[in-house]
This record gives sequence, C-alpha cells and structure tokens, in this order.
Amino acid sequence: MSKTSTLQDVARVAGVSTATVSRVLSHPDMVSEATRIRVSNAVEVSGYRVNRAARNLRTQRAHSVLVLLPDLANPFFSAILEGISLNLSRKGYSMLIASTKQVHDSGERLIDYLDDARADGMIILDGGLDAEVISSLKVAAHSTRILFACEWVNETEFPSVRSENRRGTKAAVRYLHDIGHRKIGHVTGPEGNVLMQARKEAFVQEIIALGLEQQPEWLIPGDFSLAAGCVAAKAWIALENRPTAMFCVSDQVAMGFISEMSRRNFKVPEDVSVMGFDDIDLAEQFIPPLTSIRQDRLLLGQTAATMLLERLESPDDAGAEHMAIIPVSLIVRGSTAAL
Amino acid sequence: MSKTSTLQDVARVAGVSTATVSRVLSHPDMVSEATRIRVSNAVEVSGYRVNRAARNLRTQRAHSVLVLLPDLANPFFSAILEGISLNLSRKGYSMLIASTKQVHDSGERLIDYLDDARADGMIILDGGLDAEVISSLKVAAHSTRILFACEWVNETEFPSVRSENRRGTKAAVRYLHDIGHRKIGHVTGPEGNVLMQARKEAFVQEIIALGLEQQPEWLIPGDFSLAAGCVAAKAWIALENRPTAMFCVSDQVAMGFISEMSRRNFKVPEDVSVMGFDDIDLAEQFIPPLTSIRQDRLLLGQTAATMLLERLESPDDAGAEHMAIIPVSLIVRGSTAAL
DNA sequence: CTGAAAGCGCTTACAG
DNA sequence: CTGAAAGCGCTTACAG
Repeated sequence: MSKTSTLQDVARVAGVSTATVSRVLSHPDMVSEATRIRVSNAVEVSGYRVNRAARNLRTQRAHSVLVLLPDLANPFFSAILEGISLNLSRKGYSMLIASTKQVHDSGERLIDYLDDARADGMIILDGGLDAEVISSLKVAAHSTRILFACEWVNETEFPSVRSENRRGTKAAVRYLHDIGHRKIGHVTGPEGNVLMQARKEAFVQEIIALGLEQQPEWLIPGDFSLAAGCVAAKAWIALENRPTAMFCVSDQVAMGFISEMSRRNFKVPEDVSVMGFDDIDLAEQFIPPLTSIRQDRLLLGQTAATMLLERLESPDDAGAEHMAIIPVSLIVRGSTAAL
Repeated sequence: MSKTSTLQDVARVAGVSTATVSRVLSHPDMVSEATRIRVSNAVEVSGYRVNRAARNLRTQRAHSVLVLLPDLANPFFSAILEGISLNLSRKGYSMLIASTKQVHDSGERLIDYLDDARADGMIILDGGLDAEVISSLKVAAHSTRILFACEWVNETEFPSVRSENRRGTKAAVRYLHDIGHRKIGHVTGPEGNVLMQARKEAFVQEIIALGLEQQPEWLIPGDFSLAAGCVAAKAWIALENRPTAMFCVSDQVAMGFISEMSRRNFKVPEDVSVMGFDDIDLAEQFIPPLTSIRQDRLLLGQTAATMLLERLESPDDAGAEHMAIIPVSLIVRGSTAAL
C-alpha cells in the first residue's frame, strides 16, 4: 500500500499486456468482453489509479483549465467558479485558479500556463488585462485556447460568454420610469471597464429613448466597490437638483450608496430609489432588500466551461460558437419605490 | 512558433547535451559560467518553457495542491484562497480547486487527487466530511499530505491551521459584558460543526466565568447562513425574557438577524445589540456597521500553504508544526451599544 | 564540469 | 482482439 500500482502491475495480475489494460480503461469497446472483465477485476484488486502526469505527457494534454480572476477576494466570482468547476469536472478536467494581480506580481507570464503544459486552455474573468498581456495571448497557437467570461476585451477576436448587460440596464431604467421616476441617475463603474462602458451606454440610450431629463452630474463616477457607493452618495447629497432614482453599476456600489445615505439620515427608498446590478446573495438580505438585475452566474460559468472544452476538442471547427449571451432578469425588492 | 521548443532544441542551439540544459535550469551552480551563459541565451532565443507534465512524471511530483471547499459559492473563503494561492505560487506550485459537494456528486473520490498524481497534497476547508472519506484519507501514505484549515476534524491526527475561535468568542462576551450587558444570547452554528462547537463552548464558559444569567432558550440554533439569522430573529422576538445582546456565530447570521429585526420594526442596537464573527468585507458597510471578531483570512491561507509545503518537502521532520493558531481581534462598530 | 543513457508511466500506431 | 515497441520531455545517478 506504500506505493500506487502501475499499469505494469495490473497487466501482470491480469496476465495481459499494458496496452490491453490501457485499452480497457480508455477504449473498452476495443477489447473482448472476457478480457475486459479480467482486467477490470485486476484494476479493482490492485487499487490502480492512472498516473495523470504520465497520461498528460503521453497525450500532450494537461486535462486542466486555468481560471484567471482579477482578484481572488472578490465574492462576485464564486458562483461563476462553481459553474465552471461543475462542467469541467464532468469532462474529467481539473480547475486551476490564479489571479491577475498575483501572476503579475510574481513575474510569471500568463501565457506560461499554456506554454509549459500546465493547462490546456484558460477562462479569463478579467477584462482589464494589460495590452501587452493581451497581445501575448493573441499568438495564433493560442487563439482557440482562451475564452473570456463575464468581462471581455474590446477589439479582439477572443470568444466570450457574458450577461445581457445592455438589455439588463435598459430594463432597469424602464422599470424606474414605469414606477414614475423621471430624474434618474447612474453610478458608473471604473473608467475603461467594458461592463461599465456597456451599461453606461445602454443607460444613456434608454434615458434618451424615454425622453427623460439628462444632467451630466447625474452620471456619478465610481468603480465596483462599496467605497465607491459611499462616495457617490455624498455626491448625490451635494447636488442641487437630485435624481429621484439611482441605478448603480453593481450591487456592491448600491449597498455602499445606501449605507452612506443611512449614515447621513436619508432614507431609501423614501428619499431616493436605489438599484444595483448582479443580484449577489446578500442583495436579498440587505436593508432595504435590493432591487437588482440578476445575472445567472452559475449558468454563465457552466457555459464558459462547456464552450472552452468544445473549442479545445475541435480546434478547427469554424462553426463553433464565438459568443454566448446569458439572460438577466429584473428582481424588484424594497430599495426602489414608486414616485 | 507553432510548437513549443524542447530541451533537445535548446541543447542543439547551445551545442550541449540535454543534461546540461536541464542543469542550467534547475541547478545552475553545477555548471560552469561560460556554459551557463551560452545555455541561458539559447533558452532565451528559443523561447523555451519546461514541459510540466514531463517534469512532473520524472520527478514524481505534481507541483500542485488541491484546495477543497465545502461550497465554491461561499464568499467567506475567497480571502483564504488568496492567501493560499499567494504562498503556493511563490514556491512554484499551482492551486487546484474542488468542492466537497461536486467531488461527491461526480462519484470521484477525494483521495484520487493524491493517488493519481494530480496533486501533491491538499488543504481542506471543510470540517464536515463523511467519516468514510476521512478514514480513506487516514491511510499512512497520505498523513503528511493533508492539512485542515479554518475548520478541522475532531479525533484525528491531521495537522491544521485555525483562528482563535475560543479566545475570540470570550473576547466578544467580555466586551458585551463590559459595556453593560448582563443578558447575552448566542445564535449557534450548524449542529456538529467544529467551529460552532468551539464557539458555543467558549461562549457558555465565559458566561459562567462572568457570572451572567443563563437561559437555555437564549442559545438559538442556526447555521452559518443569512436565513438562519432571520429565523433566529423571529425566535428572539418570540421570547418573553429577551437578551439585550446577541453574539452570532458568523457575520452572515448577524446580518440576517439584523435584517429581520428591521423588517419587524425593531432597532439595532437600540433594542438589542448584535455582533458577528469573521469580519467579512461587508461587515463594515452593513447598516448598522457590524461589530465583529476579525479573522485574518489572508494570513490563515498563507500559513496553511506554507505549513503544507514544509511537510511535503520534509515528510520525516517530526519537529514540523502540527497546528497553527491565527490571532483574531475585536472590531467594535455600530451594531452594539452600551446598555 | 559534462555527456550518454536509463527510465518516470502511460498511449497508440503497427503488425499479427 | 492483442502484444511488442516506440516515444511523450524531462531529470539524474553514473562515469569520465
């Protein structure tokens, strides 16, 4: 028991060649039933486990996928990871995790994960990679091995999976309009982020489409953090002409916003309706419960994994999906009220 | 550029044997300076990257560690993962992630990660594993390859890293006592969980040590979820003789508790002081900001990674640390008030 | 200090 | 249907 048995050991026990044992394990239909049974028993009694390093070397596949996060400590990603992991493990793949920050700080290069055969492909959840890093990923040999999920990179050909950011944003604005709001503001995300960009554009388009009042100072700059929400709340308070409803680029921002409002003795939704985007777990439990646009993060993760594996397994399939869009839905709760 | 170059290629360019190239990469001091420089240049120009599968097969090491979570979607673990990943990558190890639920559902066996050479060791963040799984992990060959972090398993010899659960709990009770509370309740965690057990015991001990009133119904059963906090709040409301302060087993529970109180028009901390445990990111932004016991999750993760690698690299070192305890600290915020 | 050679444990054409 | 043999790309005693 001190050492795992090898194919050799199993072959000896079963009285066949290692080739046959390997076939029983990987291509059972190539083997006669009698042999299959005998070998299976031998595998059983010897407690044989395939050695992945050997298989990987021989097959030239790592049987694992790297997931790159901007920041491991961000809880937004956990459900996405769950979805990715689920569909990877169904196909016998392992999930490696790294964060952009750490890869960068350690002086590693992202592309090394592919080049040194640690991973067959990667799912990138960070749209904010350096142009330099992006271009290193563009090398032809890698183009089918990389997929962006949730975020993406403009002006590149990488396939991606994302939520309906625009439709969700427009649904948010329309909902606020429908319940009577005519002065609607927006706390935006970090400058240059593709999500913030998509949502901001869709926001402005819908405001125009509905013929609502526009004020430059109603677009309050922020990022995706709680702190940004607090700062935005102070900005709202300082306004002469205040919006009656604020659409925040994320739930975290909305929570920060509401939190600061409460500290300053303003009431949500009485003094201002506030809504977020994402519908993170805590949104429902927040005080007041947060109206939000729900992203199906589990499905997004599952879709990303499945798409990447399909591309890895048939790299030449020109018909492979290049983009998947995951539906979002409006979740109405207590942080917004009719005017 | 279509194919990564191998040691062979580099050796040809540098005019040396593959053995020498390998030495320059792994044991540079075994090689003359002239050769080292020549080989390094060859490595450079050929863009050589070591093939991990080959190295792993040859060295009989996976150079990766599996981190097992109870549930990928639980944000509590993200900072711990960050710490683990940080110290693993510093030593050239990759981090694999799996969740107990998925491993179980997929019919995989946890031990396979070790047996099939996918990982050299594992860090387990789930103290609630089946007895059957635990015993499969106890096989002598694996005892130095497994480490529990955050949670642990009673009556086993596995090394572990954990926070000061008892000291933190006692500090919480003492603080509530110091600001004037004499009737203190506790929302406990899931039955059988080691953390909930440790905290509950310490809670009762400190209540006794301070000579405070004890009522069985002031120990309100829960788990670690928001929902449990809501249920506990209803239980508190239903009490004839209500505690003036509640110590909750986690921040999530405390937030659920406060959330439900607010819905029922009770005020925190005016009607009851509430505190949590963990000090998750959101604690500070909650309304009211949550008094809590801070766990240093980053340090906990880093310590876990470092301890495991030490044990992996010197399996016979009887003097290796078997347990590490990470300090906690009391963070006072607005959800508790003097009586 | 350096090289020739063996071998880690698999998988897969190839031949029978 | 099955086996002998080559080889994936490394590392490391061993010999010089």
